[in-house]
Amino acid sequence: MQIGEAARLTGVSAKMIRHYESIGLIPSADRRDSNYRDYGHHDVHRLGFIRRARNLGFSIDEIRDLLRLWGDQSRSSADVKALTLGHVAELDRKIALLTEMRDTLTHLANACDGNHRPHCPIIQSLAGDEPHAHH
Amino acid sequence: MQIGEAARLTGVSAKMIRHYESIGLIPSADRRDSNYRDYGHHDVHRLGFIRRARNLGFSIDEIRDLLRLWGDQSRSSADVKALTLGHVAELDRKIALLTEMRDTLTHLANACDGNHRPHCPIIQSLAGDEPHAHH
DNA sequence: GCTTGACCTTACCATGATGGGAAGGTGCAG
DNA sequence: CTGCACCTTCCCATCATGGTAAGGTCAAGC
Repeated sequence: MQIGEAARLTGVSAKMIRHYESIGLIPSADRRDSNYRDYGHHDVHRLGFIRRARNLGFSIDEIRDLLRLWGDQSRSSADVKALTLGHVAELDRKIALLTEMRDTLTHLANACDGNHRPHCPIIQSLAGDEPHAHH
Repeated sequence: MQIGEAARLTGVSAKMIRHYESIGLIPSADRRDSNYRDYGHHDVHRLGFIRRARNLGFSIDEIRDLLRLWGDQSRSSADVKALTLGHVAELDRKIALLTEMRDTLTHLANACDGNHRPHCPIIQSLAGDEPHAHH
């Protein structure tokens, strides 16, 4: 099948399929006489694997490792699990960062009247006008 | 003061200060005879504002708006609050996405033995081998 | 056979925010 | 005068993805 159909079947854009080939994530596709790339069942399977891994937030380099492990009959599930848990830790780090931002902003927004007047604790905080401790 | 000291005082790298100038986020700095950029109290204050906004995850375009509101004596705090709540909504969206990834991966990792054998539900799931409903 | 339209090809540019490095100018202290 | 720390501009890289342009291929319809 042509690249467009492979894209449709896997949810990976034709653009990205070519890109993955160019960076060596997938092997170079067979070519027809027309020079069109030709994909088979196996390629579609691999692209589906990649799309699912991307949807779970794995980086291209991590997917490279996952593909290698997928094809390695003598792999240890421990290796897959370790890679996965490393990624989970990274996700947790990002979630914590974003959550802290959100909580700070929510707190500031709650303290903001949101009316027609200019006074605003959000702007004050950004400006570095930290509220002074009373004394 | 020179750009390096402004960078040290604000936590914004000299590289980024020049970049912010080039994209018009901050006005062009004054130059000394040496062609070195020259910064004052006001510039440092503005860069601190930008850094704090960046630390809260605001995009450059949002910071552009925040700086405008900061300098606008006739602003409504409602405008600042609306911009902030829009950003909070975006943070919530990202947090939800990452959390869903993490939960899925944690679930799969819990089901993975993590031993020397190849069998692995993580790989199986990526490969599209959905567990069949029993019948 | 010729046209049309859908598909494919490569190549280049853009995103957003940041860092790295090269090649060269400035200025001060020894 | 030399060395060093600082500055300047310019170009390139990241990461994953999309857009566009210029052109080749192929099947269907006339």
